[in-house]
Amino acid sequence: MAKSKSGQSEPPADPSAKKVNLRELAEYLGLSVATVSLVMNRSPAAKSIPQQTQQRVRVAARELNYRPNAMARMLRQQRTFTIGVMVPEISEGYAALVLSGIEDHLLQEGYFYFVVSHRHKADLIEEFPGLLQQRGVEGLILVDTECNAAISVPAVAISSHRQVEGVTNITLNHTRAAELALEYLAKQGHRKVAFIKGQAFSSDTEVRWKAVRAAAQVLGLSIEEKLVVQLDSELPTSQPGYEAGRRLLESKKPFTALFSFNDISAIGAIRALREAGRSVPEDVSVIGFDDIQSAAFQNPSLTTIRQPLREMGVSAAETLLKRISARPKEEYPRNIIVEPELVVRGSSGKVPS
Amino acid sequence: MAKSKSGQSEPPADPSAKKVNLRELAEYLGLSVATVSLVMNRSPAAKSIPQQTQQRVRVAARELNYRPNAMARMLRQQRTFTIGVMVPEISEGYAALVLSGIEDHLLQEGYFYFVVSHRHKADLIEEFPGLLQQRGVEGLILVDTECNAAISVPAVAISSHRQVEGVTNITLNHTRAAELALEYLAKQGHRKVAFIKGQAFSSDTEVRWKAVRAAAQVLGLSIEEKLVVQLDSELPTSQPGYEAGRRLLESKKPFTALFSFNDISAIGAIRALREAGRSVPEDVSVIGFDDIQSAAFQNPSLTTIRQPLREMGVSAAETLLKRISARPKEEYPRNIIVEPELVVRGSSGKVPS
DNA sequence: AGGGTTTAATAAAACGTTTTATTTAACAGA
DNA sequence: TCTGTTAAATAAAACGTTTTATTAAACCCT
Repeated sequence: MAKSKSGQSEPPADPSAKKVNLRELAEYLGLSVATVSLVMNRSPAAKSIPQQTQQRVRVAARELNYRPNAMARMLRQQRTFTIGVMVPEISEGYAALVLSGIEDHLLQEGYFYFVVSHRHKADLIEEFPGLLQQRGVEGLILVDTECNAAISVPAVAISSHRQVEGVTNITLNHTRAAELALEYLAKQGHRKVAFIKGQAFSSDTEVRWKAVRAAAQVLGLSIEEKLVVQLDSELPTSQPGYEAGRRLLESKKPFTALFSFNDISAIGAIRALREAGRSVPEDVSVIGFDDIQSAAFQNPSLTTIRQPLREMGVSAAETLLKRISARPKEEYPRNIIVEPELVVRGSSGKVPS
Repeated sequence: MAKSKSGQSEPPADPSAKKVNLRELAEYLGLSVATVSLVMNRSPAAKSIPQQTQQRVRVAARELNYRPNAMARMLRQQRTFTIGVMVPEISEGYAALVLSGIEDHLLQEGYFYFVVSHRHKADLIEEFPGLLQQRGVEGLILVDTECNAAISVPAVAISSHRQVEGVTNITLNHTRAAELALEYLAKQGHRKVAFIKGQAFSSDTEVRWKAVRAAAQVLGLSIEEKLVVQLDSELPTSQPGYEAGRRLLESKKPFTALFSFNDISAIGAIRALREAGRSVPEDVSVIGFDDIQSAAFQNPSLTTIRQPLREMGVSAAETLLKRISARPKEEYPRNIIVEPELVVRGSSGKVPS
């Protein structure tokens, strides 16, 4: 009923129209399915088919609104142009940024992707790779997820630190990240620095912490046992950071700076500090990690170690697609290291005198 | 080489093992593929097959690590158990919460989903539904996305306000939302209220604004032309809100409260206010909208009108799956309305005297 | 006129399932 | 002994493509 507004290129695309398949299209044209298929795919084998016939085929295809059946062609070609992405949680600054990078590149290259979020449940982490592979994914991207399941397709892991045959690791230079943070704090005169470590399940936690200790040692900064707490709840909000901040304060040990595992927990910790009457950055300087989108808009805006999360996502997708279309035994990169960046904002400053 | 640690249930799942198909499994068993298929699917037609044979089949399947080919069975059954989800942007509080609700329900029911984000590009918005349908999705969920493309599968739209044949709308009760916000502000004594309207592309913008005007009228609150600005950039951050806040201040018109289109812009606006020396909530009360995860952890924590975003996602998925497995011409809900909730936090209070 | 190449198109196999209709043998009832 | 039923399994079609090998005609060259 409704008249097409554009009126030119678009066929009506009547949703009630019965789906037409290759056989019907071929019958309509008085040609064989083979011929029509060759033309539609612009196959090199179609070079002997005269332009006139090719036109005729394409016109008819448009006319009948022919859409090739994806399942049939996937089955035949043994290609799905689909990849699987595992993340701990979608509703979170970190994964969202990585995902947006992944998506950008994949869609551009004609791939679609399934996302699954496991919320740190061990059974899901082990089960998802199998389910995804059964669904025919041609590759897997694991975001902040250590997993032991058997993987028989190319895989790329973001922020994983185990060397696993068949998976490319994309990791941050944590040594540099720790140096950036601690050198900055030291330069501002801070000597009593508190730390919030990541949750045990987060794959960056241990590596990052080692790097921090090493950097502290180089700078002659001693790390007080009592000034180190660890995130423990798995809520994807600032709540765990808030709780960690409270625990830090309970120790009564004085500190003038806090380096937190990620931005989201830093934000929670700042709230705890404020509630205890310490202002940021006047009494305590706070540094987060990641540089999620909201970091710049916190009050005070958050000083942080930036991970190039979007770029890591893009790089993961690129590497994966390259591996998928490589020859079976071809070499592939085992490790890709990206560099952090210190972003100084309002939550940090000179040590109070 | 590596010995299996668990050593009991898990088969080795050797990734180098050649994939075995139904024919090979059947050959190995000395049975026909038909029999094996019936057993594997626990088809009712298998009731005449003796338990002993069934056991034999299942044991062999495990032994050879048989995994049915998803494409083949999708092709044969004409079912993909896949749905498509369109969002404006993944890296944003709003969509992330909705997605997590959608995912929860879909995975639970054995469906996977493709996500695509269109970033408000008109061509992508019109093109994606076709691409997704070509990929065989059995249904579509549109999140905050108005789209005219032809859709021939069941669809559910979240926060869309056009009545389109074939799509179920899940919308917030905006009338109630506006009342909640304005009644609260009025009760706190605010008479000079500023507003930040949503971007033109956001499907809630107009409906919400109408509701606000109606509520204001009922309360005898006049809306000053100069105290209404509109978000205009499409950045998925607080930047547009910040800019809107600045424009509001440029007008020099005094106001004691600000009702912003969403939390993310409210956060930006608060920054603009603070930069101009107005403190929140002492000088200006600010109310956001949505109640994204970070709202509670802002400084000050954000008073807001809560949309049950996760629940809306779950409801969308539920409704969609129900429609997918309904009989072709069966009735389906045209509209599902959800209720907002006022969440009072630190960014609002009594009018300054 | 006969042999080779090019052009235009097709037949048929293959991808890996599910499912309907059919076969074969065993068995019960008269 | 014959008929009809049940049990156990299978053959074969179907899903909708892609692709290889083949055919048939037309053309060119000597």
